[in-house]
Amino acid sequence: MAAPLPVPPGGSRGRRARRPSGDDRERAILATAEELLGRRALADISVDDLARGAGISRPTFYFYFPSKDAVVLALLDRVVEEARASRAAALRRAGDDVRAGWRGALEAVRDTFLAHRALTTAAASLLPTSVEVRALWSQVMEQFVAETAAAIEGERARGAAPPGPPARDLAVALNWMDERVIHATATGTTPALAEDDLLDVLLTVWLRTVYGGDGPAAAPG
Amino acid sequence: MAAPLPVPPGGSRGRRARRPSGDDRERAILATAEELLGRRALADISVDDLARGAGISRPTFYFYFPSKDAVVLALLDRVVEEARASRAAALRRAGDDVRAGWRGALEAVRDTFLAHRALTTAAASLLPTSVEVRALWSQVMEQFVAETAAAIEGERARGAAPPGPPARDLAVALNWMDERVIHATATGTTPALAEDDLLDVLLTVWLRTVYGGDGPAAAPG
DNA sequence: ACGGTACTCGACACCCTGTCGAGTTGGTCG
DNA sequence: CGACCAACTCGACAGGGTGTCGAGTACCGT
Repeated sequence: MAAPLPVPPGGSRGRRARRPSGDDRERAILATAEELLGRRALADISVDDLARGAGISRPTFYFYFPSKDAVVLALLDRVVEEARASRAAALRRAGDDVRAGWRGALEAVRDTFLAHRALTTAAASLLPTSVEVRALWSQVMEQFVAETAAAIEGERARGAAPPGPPARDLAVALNWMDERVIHATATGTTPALAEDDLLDVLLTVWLRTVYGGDGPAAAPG
Repeated sequence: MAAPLPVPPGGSRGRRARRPSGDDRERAILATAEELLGRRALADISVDDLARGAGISRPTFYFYFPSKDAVVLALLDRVVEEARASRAAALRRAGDDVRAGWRGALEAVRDTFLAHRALTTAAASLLPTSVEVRALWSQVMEQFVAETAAAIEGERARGAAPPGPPARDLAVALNWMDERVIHATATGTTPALAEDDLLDVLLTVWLRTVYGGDGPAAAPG
């Protein structure tokens, strides 16, 4: 018996209980969604499409998910978890080397989201409308920001980084930059960076922001 | 069979011709949209709401705009123009002082978009679905990026800024950062910066990125 | 064999969009 | 003045999507 779902506070999204055959259906819906998202935009996919693809009727779909959005949210949950794990592994690997840690973390996140462009795009399209997606995303960004801020403070404490605006503020700016640039690149929004330049460019901004001073004063007018 | 549409390249979108009374209606629709966006999300506003608000029937609405999105696009057009103008003025005011120019430009853009939060949010919610909104936004960002890149190259040429990644790549990253952080702040998305800190923090990242070196080498691994 | 729970779906009520065609109005011209 | 035409208006319709309800069916443990 798969336990009654160890859903953390914030409540279960999805269906009520677990049953053998039902699990397959749920997976089929998820798989169909992933597959269709590879072809068209979320807005062009109806609940009926999802249901048909999973071999069930539309009303039955609602037994498994409360809405189309909930399916994307479930998918996003998985990808976010993957990103988190892969990023954490990179940080662990880098040990005390903060710069290497940032490089590895950025690489991990970039790879995860580029590998799931379709989902990334769909999730982005839900941000304006879905509180749940927004909450999940906020939570992820919040974690990244907190970790970044802590690292910056560490570098400042050991004298490696100069003082400046609150570490958290810099962390907020840098992490949103990463998010947006990766997103633009993943979806082909112009202007964007070439995929191969992402890491180098973003990392340069991070390092200069954290370690660089403000340079020489402006030239007299 | 779409009508010939005498639309000059990139020109006015909206209805076909000009007539006295019709202009009032068009304005009424725009005004209603702006007003309603102050209360609820775009997705919760129907064409009927817009029509009623403007004192016309739903079919009549379609005489003036091809869709709800087109109304937002028209509104966005105005705000973007305002941002452009105000930004250009700031740059002009700063003359040769590149740093002052960036500060003024950022301030102008920030003020414009914070002053139109509702519209900003609505436009953002259309980005995933509307090609037109995407195109308009891309065009704006492209202009900002091009100008930024040119300025960076100028600073490098006169020896004020150190070399590094292509100026354009840095410009892309920095401008998307501004966009995203301003947006997060305007919509209350967490994590975000306090409105009063926006300018200082973003400008610090810009200056350090453009003028700062990469700091001392990493601690030996 | 029986009762319950998981699951299924046809049918329905709604809401929204976009269009069509039959008007109405107001300015212009013979 | 009247007749015309373009601008404008809207009732009615068709179509497509969502979410729900209630009447089933399948399978479990007892």
